[in-house]
Amino acid sequence: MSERTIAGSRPGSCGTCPLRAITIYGGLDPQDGEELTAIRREVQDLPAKADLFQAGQKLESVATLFDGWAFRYTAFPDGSRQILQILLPGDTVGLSALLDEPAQASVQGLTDCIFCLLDRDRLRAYAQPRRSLRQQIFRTALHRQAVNERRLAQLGRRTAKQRVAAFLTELEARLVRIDPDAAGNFPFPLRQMHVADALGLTPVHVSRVFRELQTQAILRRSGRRIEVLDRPALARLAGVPGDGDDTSTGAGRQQMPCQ
Amino acid sequence: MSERTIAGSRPGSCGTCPLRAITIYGGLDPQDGEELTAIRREVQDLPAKADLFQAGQKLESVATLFDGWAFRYTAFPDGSRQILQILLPGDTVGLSALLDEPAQASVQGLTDCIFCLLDRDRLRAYAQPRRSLRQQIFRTALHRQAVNERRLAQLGRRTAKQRVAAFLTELEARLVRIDPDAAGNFPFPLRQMHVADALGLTPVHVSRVFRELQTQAILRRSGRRIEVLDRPALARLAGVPGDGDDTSTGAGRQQMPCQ
DNA sequence: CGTCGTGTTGAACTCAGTCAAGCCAGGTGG
DNA sequence: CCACCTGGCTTGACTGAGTTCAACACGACG
Repeated sequence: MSERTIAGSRPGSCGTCPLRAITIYGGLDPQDGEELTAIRREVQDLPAKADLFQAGQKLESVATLFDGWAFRYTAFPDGSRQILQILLPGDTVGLSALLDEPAQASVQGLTDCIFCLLDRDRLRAYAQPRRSLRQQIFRTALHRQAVNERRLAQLGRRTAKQRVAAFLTELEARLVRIDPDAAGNFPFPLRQMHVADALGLTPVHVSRVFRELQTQAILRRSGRRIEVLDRPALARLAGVPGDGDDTSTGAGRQQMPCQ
Repeated sequence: MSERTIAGSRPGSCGTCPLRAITIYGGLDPQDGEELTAIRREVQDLPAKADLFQAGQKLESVATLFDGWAFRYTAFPDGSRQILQILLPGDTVGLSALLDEPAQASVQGLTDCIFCLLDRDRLRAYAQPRRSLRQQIFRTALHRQAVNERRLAQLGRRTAKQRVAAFLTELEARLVRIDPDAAGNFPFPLRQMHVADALGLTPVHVSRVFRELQTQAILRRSGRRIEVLDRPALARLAGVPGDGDDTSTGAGRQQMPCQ
């Protein structure tokens, strides 16, 4: 789709993959990277609104998003759902496969997207003797925990407007890491329904909040993009005085993949 | 204090520690367990309301709660805080030390409690060649992620009453794993303020919710204990038709330490 | 040209927050 | 032994942020 980050291209060799640096495989040498290609089971196209897998499903592979946007979510019996994570190119899902545990949450395409599926067993064997890869995987898990816990605090303690501001701020920061040109003006393929499901709000109220942010000239939406007009105001709302990445964790300055 | 699970006793050798089976060190052989004792830097008493460490602090050790209750939290500039996790005996905190990353959140005693501190560097070296221990640590990280994400959904989508019910249900399930006698009637050293900070509510409203749960004869509080009177009603509120552990993850039936 | 998905707007309503007062138990000190 | 204080719990009255329901607008797409 038009929202593809690297429109048109399809995954080739992992060794020369332009995204590899920001994935969990970023620490490997290029020649090691070549071996990854052999571990790859499949390159899978996933249309928007389709599920890659569902919560509880047994996973055969670990998936890395190559192109497009997706999200992880849990569905409730009553039909509502909670979006847990927006997936951007380079993000990996299904690490629980490495422990032979079923998927904790479902994954769905937000746009049409492309996933690289790496065979669970072969990846496990491959990572076993490679300390840096193992560490990177562990690091990713801990980092996700930190992000989740920050979000927990957001949901528990912040108003709708603050949540939206924080959500956009974090998303922009992540996009910029993939493409520096995204700063200040980035694609936003989410429907308001998705924002609502991510932030524990109703679509109706998300609409009102966006309206308010626009009438206050803090941001502008056009097409499926968002433009930041008043960054200081946005950052203040988001609760981070700086420009809105991790003050709390102060995490490593090294590459830190996967949301 | 009186809430101690194993009142009076102090940590001896890790090899014979009665708690070891439910910690991340549970998979080790007894003789391996002996070596753990050598890795232990310190047995630390922590009084109620005191911090073991604070968010952002560099950690020298990985801590396992031996006795008493504690909690992890993040504090906001405006004075409010979000409780992220209730720590029970056997729970481990500070795994980020293994990656030389600073603490993501602060840890505070709820009752007087005792922590076993294991030296970061020696533990890392010890775990390096032991696949089962490494896996157990990774498993713990993923499990915490699952728990956090379930809680995220709770905060986003459930009413105050449902949140309290889910909170108590989960806590009881964890207590029962330590001590089967806790089923139906378990210690509850938390102030309503703590419940409020954990669930994104105000203490005033927590009080009202507890009152309602009691007038509906769903539970009873006396002293610092909670007694479940109407389990089906509680489980229904908590959103899990069964008796309230993990339906969503369907996680491994193996031991699953750390919350 | 109708329909579907999405966003917008208004009005009524409700859950939970805020503020403030009072209560109770436990501890401390005269 | 009583007076007082403190921390936590309770209750009531009021407020407000966000939901619910419903109608309508608008563009894409058959």
